[in-house]
Amino acid sequence: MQERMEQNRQAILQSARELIAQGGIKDAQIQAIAERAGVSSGLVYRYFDNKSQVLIEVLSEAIQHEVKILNHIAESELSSKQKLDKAVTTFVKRAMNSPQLAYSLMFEPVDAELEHERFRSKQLIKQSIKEILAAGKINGEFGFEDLNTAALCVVGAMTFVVIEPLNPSRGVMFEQNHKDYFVKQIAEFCVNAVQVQEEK
Amino acid sequence: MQERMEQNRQAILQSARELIAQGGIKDAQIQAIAERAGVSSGLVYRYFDNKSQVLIEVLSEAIQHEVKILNHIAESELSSKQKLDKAVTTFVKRAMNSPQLAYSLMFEPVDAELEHERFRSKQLIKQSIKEILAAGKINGEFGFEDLNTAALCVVGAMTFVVIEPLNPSRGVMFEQNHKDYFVKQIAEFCVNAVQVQEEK
DNA sequence: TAAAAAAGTGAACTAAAATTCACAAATTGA
DNA sequence: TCAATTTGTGAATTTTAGTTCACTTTTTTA
Repeated sequence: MQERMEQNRQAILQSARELIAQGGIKDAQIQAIAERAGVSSGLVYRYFDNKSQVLIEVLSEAIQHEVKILNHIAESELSSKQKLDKAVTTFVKRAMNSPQLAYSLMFEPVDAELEHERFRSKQLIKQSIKEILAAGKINGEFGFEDLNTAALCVVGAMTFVVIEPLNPSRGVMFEQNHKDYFVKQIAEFCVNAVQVQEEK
Repeated sequence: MQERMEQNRQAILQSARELIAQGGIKDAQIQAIAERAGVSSGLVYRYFDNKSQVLIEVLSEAIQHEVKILNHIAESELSSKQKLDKAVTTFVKRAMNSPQLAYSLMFEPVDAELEHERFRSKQLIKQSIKEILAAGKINGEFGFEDLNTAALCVVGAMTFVVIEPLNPSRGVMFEQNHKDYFVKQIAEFCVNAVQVQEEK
């Protein structure tokens, strides 16, 4: 039955995604994925050539989703400043809901093939930020010099802040209040960084 | 002979460091480390309890070194702006000389014990930046709101920019000229981000 | 409804890498 | 110099996880 097969396929992908969100790619083993999806390990290989293919699909989809959200903001009717603020805020807030997944998406090492795929996806995130910055530069809201570097720094700041507190003592940080404040600070940092600086 | 043993120990550590700089922690296997150091794999275990201990020593030392350099800048007689500029510039330039090592130091996943150690070291980097920022806030040069977040963003930007171009097509980017320009942009980004913003 | 095809299983196979250990070589100290 | 201790070796063992495959179950179809 077509339908059951599609369900299996999705169950495997979702299971993999959940495991990655919990413990990173290192914890997403075929056995574990299969078990959690309620199928045998062998079956995974009926649906995917190998483990990399499973991961590629999970990671690409997850990043694509974030990219869509960012693009939507980039194409909205806000001022460039507001766009950048919203993009950073949205990205960081979402990422903070599963920081481990964010880490895996952005940083966890993977084999060459997957790395290649992921790189493309990551470029899309940068691309989205770049568009916001480029528009802002043209209309005079932003005053940075090099578009590419500025975008890199923004993406760096907004991803690093999420994964850094991942370390030993999880969850120490955040009740919702702090979280909102924190996110606001990050967005402000990024906006300031690229804003036109008035001479004193 | 004490001396020979110390040499062996150092050879093992250096070998590990070099392998990490070339291909990351994933390529620093006990066999490879031992071979490159000119000793047998078994000997590594006479000097270290296990692989983690080797890596802990390599990574901690490497980060400590960077921290010293940053602290030196933080304690110099420059203005806060100049300090931050110099700190970012220095860190990024140095990191760009072995981006793979920088990645391993900052991001490559490791076991819990090593992660714990590394986290402490990373905190020291942030701490160093924090001191620069805190001083600048007090003397009115800087105008960010939350010290911790600002430091996190700076560290995020300056580490991310180094590791990002690590991906598929290495070395595409940088002849020395571009490199200098690039580094300058990053430092400017960070300084702008925390500088007092004049109202328009 | 019975043969053919496809989906599903999980134990066995493989591979890679950390770690151990029985042994050899070198060093020490009496 | 000879026994005891320490340093050094590397093949064998262990561990962990990906992958295969002979077999079972289910579905399709003629």
